Amino acid sequence: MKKNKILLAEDDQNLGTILQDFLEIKNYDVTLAVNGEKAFEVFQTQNFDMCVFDVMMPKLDGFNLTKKIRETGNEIPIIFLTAKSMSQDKIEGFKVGADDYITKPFNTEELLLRITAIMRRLNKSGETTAEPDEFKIGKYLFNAKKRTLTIDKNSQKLTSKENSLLKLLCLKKNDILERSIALKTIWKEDNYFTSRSMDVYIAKLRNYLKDDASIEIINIHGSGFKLQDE
Amino acid sequence: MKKNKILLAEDDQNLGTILQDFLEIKNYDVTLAVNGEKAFEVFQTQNFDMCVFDVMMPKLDGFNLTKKIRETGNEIPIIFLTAKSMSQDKIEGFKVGADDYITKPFNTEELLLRITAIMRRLNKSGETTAEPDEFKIGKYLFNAKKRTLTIDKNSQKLTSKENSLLKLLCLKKNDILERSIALKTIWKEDNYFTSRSMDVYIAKLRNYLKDDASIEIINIHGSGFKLQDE
DNA sequence: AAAGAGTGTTAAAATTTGTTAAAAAGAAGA
DNA sequence: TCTTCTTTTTAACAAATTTTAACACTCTTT
Repeated sequence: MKKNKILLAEDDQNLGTILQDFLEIKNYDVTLAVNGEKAFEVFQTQNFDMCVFDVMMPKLDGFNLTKKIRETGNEIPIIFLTAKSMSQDKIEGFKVGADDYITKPFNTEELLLRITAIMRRLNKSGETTAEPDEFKIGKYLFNAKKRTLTIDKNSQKLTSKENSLLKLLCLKKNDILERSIALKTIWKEDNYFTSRSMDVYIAKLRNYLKDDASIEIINIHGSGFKLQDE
Repeated sequence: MKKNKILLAEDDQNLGTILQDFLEIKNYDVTLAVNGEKAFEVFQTQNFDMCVFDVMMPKLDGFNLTKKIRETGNEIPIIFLTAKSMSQDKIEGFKVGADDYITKPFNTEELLLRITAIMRRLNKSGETTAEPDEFKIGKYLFNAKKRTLTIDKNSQKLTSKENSLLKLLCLKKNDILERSIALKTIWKEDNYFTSRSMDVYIAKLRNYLKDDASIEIINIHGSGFKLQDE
């Protein structure tokens, strides 16, 4: 597992190195810059996963540093370190370009919490609606990400439509998957032909799943299908 | 123990992910949607235990999102996140469709308290919502989940309408099942044609159940039917 | 007892689904 | 570009499910 890279901009040397040490112990790869200008230079020459910027810095403050970065079209997550004395509306302004901010003095666990939250979000490949992608269906194991359906030692590759449909059925396991919803979700259109196409895929899936008699895709006439597994 | 699933709709990414993380730490399975429309899409394709909706959102606000969900007949518990500036009568309006609401800025423990309250209620009355799906009818065994009706060694597969109707009769065994209730539950509409269709299904069920003379579906003229088994 | 509404029953009609195969569309290489 | 392979759609027919129609019967009310 590759370490996640953080760019830390902090002019206070003491605080800066303490933070760097702490985050490195927590298994991040941290680059420390002593002011905004240096930070921007480093930023341009390396790829970081996220940034932590002190707002108050000589030469180039965190706000304007962020502005420069955003002007390049970069959407990298940024956390600000703000002073407690700072007025609320100024903080509001910062929030526009930043993903989060934290008020000094803060405790390191608090900062770590925010960082891990962002990192987790990043590693979810940017999806906001994180759906599960591994399902147990009777004796089968269905991995919607890898698009594989496995029973015992036999692994079957699924096509994308097969995969999408089975995934929806799994998300609604033991409950009805409305035909119209499946069509609108997968085929983007609900008409006679997409409907018949879906029936063809239901047949395919039933065929794939026939080796475990305890599970079944049953039809609810006029409504949709239900993946039954009990 | 399976995690309870929460659908969280919040357009403010910062607040959204922090809430998500917080609730996940508290052992909930949280799906975050960044606006009302996305939330509705996700809602249709998965089963959630409850929802937390921000009232103010682009595309589809929490109020109209709730309206859409309620229109599908779904009674899922919903908590609103409202802004403090909101007028009291507007909040009153929201309360109609929602189970609870909480005013920003709120502290996370407060939200958690409301969520656990609802979850506790759900898991208690879970016995109410979790309907039995196996019934003894005289010498018959009826499995509403598998849609089978068995006597001795003979197993009969039921269609979805036959199954639904027999299940309702069983839930009301020895008591009257109102015609209008059955129609609204199964056919979603109470009119002359659905009513006659129901009579046809009553005839089918009587035919299926004829091998045990001790049980009977009797008609209560003008009211409905009763599955008698004594 | 007569009339009207409600129900019992059967069968035909209409709709929906199951299944297989061929056609069309897309993707990957040569 | 042409060929080959995979995926998806369309077609065709079979089967299952549900609705509608038709007619007989029952219950309630007058």
